[in-house]
Amino acid sequence: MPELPEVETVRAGLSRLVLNKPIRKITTDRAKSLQASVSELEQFVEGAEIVNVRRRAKLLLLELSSKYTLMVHLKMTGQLVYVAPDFRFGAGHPSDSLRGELPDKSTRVVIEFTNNSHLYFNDQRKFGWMKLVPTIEVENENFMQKVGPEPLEEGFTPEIFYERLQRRKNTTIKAAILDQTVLAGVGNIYADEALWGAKIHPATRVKDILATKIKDLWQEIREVMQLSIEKGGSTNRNYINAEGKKGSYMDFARVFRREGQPCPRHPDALIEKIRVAGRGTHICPVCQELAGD
DNA sequence: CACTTGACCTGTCCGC
DNA sequence: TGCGGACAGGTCAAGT
Repeated sequence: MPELPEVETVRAGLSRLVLNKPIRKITTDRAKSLQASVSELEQFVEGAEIVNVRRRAKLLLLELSSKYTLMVHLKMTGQLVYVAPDFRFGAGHPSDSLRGELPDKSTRVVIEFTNNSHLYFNDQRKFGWMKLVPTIEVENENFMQKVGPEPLEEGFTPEIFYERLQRRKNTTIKAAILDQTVLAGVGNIYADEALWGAKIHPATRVKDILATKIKDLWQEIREVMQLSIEKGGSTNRNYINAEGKKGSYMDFARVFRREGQPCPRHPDALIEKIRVAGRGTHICPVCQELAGD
């Protein structure tokens, strides 16, 4: 599911729902989905409480009172859903909520709290993972060492963006902004949305883009991320937040999954779907002409 | 080092 | 209705 706005929405939800609740039990049926030994789980998770929920890039960090942290990566189809003790599945079948009962066949990890509520880690494709790390070691993790700046943070200037892009100057701009070591949190949806906003063809080589256009892209990435957070993220297929609810950014998307529909800028032009950086890519062929073509 | 491709998985959709 | 193939929000480890 998750790009920065979706992970941020889950983080905000969990911060309201799971803090300071003693954990009775954590279970999994799949070692890859929960990377920790049974004795570590018994010692450092069971009996502890989640005291803080952080996000870095697309990673969630559940900080425990035991000074350990559960790191969570949702990858493509991961979900973290909290279910209160008195929750009635299917009541009213609201269209913005999860339909199925939990746990279900894609449940990988269950955290049970002493008040009989549960946090479910569901992941259809099994790419996602949770792992237990001493909180003091979190910053030493390989990913944390390599990941680039947060796009919505104060210090992330157009100059820093330009400079970090130089490490990928011979590849396409889409591949470059998907690279988490360049900047954190951009995935396939917001890459396409921001490149359309900045009127840059996704297959343009980084070295062929003027600094003024890079600044436009910097601005678009920030705006599209901010808007999506306000809309609770994008539910393209599976994404739901910590309460089991969908996000509505897809209602505001300009190009993503809109192939065949008119470009919002040029109603005569139709959005096309092409392949760039090995990913399905959506463009307006009129406002995103390939430079030097 | 930088770049590209395949692998990790399950489910769905589309064409024959 | 069934079957094969392509594709899906993301990273990694390999290959060149």
